[in-house]
Amino acid sequence: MPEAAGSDGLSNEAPGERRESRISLAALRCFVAVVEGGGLSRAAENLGLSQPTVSVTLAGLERACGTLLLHRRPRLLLTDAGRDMLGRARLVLSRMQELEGSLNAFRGLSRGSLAIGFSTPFFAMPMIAAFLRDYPGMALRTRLGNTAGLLEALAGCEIEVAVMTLLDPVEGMACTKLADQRLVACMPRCAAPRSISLERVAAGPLVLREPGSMTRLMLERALASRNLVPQVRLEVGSREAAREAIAAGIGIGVVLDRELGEDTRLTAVPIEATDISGGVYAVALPESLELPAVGAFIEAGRSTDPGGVH
Amino acid sequence: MPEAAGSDGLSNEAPGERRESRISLAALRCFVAVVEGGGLSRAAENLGLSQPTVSVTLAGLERACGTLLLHRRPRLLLTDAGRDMLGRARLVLSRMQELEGSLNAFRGLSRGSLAIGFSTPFFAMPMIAAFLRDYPGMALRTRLGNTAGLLEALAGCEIEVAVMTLLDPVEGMACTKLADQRLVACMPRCAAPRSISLERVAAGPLVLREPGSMTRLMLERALASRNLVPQVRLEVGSREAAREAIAAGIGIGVVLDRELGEDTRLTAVPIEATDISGGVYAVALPESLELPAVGAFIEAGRSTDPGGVH
DNA sequence: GCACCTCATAGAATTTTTCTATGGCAAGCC
DNA sequence: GGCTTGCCATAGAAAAATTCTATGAGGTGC
Repeated sequence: MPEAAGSDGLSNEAPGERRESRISLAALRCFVAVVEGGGLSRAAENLGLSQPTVSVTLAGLERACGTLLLHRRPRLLLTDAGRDMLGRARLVLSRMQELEGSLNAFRGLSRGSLAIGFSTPFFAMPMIAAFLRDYPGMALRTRLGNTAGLLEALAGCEIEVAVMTLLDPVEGMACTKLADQRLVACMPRCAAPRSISLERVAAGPLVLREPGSMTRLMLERALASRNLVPQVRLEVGSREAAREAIAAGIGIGVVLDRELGEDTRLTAVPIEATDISGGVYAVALPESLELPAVGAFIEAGRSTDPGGVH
Repeated sequence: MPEAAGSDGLSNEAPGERRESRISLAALRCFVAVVEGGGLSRAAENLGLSQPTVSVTLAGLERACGTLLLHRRPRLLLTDAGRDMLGRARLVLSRMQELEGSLNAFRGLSRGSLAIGFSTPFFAMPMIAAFLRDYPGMALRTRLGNTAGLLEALAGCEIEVAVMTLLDPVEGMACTKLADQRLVACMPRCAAPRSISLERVAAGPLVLREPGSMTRLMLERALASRNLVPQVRLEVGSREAAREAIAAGIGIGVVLDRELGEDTRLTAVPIEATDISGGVYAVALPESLELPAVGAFIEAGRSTDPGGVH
């Protein structure tokens, strides 16, 4: 509101005292430059400023300090307070420089750490390798989990970015699609056809992951859109168990490509005429994209596609 | 994002790169306050600012840093860079606080030093004593000299303030009159009348200081205005020599009151009908008045009048 | 005396800071 | 469930600071 005429009775400003004005870093830089340059004009040139700017800034500093800092008269000459100030100003500025240097290290990813989660080790690991190769100074912490767990960890800032399979981008999260990912049947190599129909897959017998998994969710959606009911023979709790079950001939597996890994006993069989596909996404809180490490990691994923179906 | 197709080829700014903006102390204070207060609103209150100000300042800091510093989402949570930043920001601010503290010490005259010159020890010494009593933390350097030498020392910043006799304020110097000062005759106490005419003084025989002294200058002016010629018997080079000569009965001395000192053998005799008088002045470079110590010293002189004619 | 160098001042344009008012979002409470 | 409450972000405007160019003042050196 505009200044009222009367004093409010609360302000405790002494009339003779100037309004306290804070000392700025620019003023300190100015002061040091003047002393080191041996003149205001010299300092202005070194600072990339005009001479009047230096003059005004220095005058403001002396006003803020409440004392003269250097005599201009015969030669530039530090006052008592100015001499003390010079050392202290240099200390402040050097600390500031350290701060900015450290910041540049973070920005340039020559230091720092990053907490990553993933549900897709076969996709995430080459990404991590590429990132670590490019930024040897970074320390990574990783965490394996399913989609729901990773999203929760992201929301709680336990991890800063996650690589996971999604059908669609998640509302409220920054999702960067790194690769397409489709459902494929997984069968023993010896008994694998070149392709397989969705009906045949549904007929099973199927070896499937637990109901919460993204893979199973995708399969169920695909089957439901054609009113098919999956014939599940074995439900397993991990990728490894599923792999062994399929290799043992217990049934047909349904996995996302890029999740299969390298197993000489198994092969991926495309499922005919299915458009149910998701993607591998890098997911992060939108604000976390401002973290250079997160941006760099996602970029590493975009340029490190480990390939599609084997 | 609306990816522009063409780049203009002239601007050398990378599109993703923001304009570099310097980190301000206010932003650091803001950041630290937010972390310590555990929230932006709390920090705003502690800093005496509005909450949006803190929000904007913090956002600006993160922009300048090129990285997120703290997550707001579930709870306030420092990022990696933020944690590093916090420590360094505290270092900068603590150095800054030391600087301001030292400055306050100078301003409050609890430390510092002052170089003083004087030509009038009998006036200056009580002043110095009063100043040192009021400000025990100050270190003084003193220097005795005549008016011309002191003015030169002032111009060369060898001393910051001088106490001297002047007929009139000196052009280009800040002159504060501390006391009036008149010419008096100085005679042996036993032979002293209550007053003496200027003609009688001129008739001498006189014991005078060297031609360069302010005392002699004043006397010569006073005599010249009445076409009198001084009868000089003895010319001496110091106050002490003059005093002894007068006490020995060699002649009449002419001194400025307040320069006589305490000498039981001598007494000051007012000269009738002379208006030639000068003053004891505190003299300093105008800019030096900005030095708190100089101001305080002059103030000490204004309130420490050691008294007039004995 | 006269050019020259250095610093100070003035006025204007730009940028920064800071405010009030308001919206969005999540948590806690009938 | 709907409600209030607390916390942070955004918008627009006002105030302050920064910085510039142009110019003046005060010395120094030839």
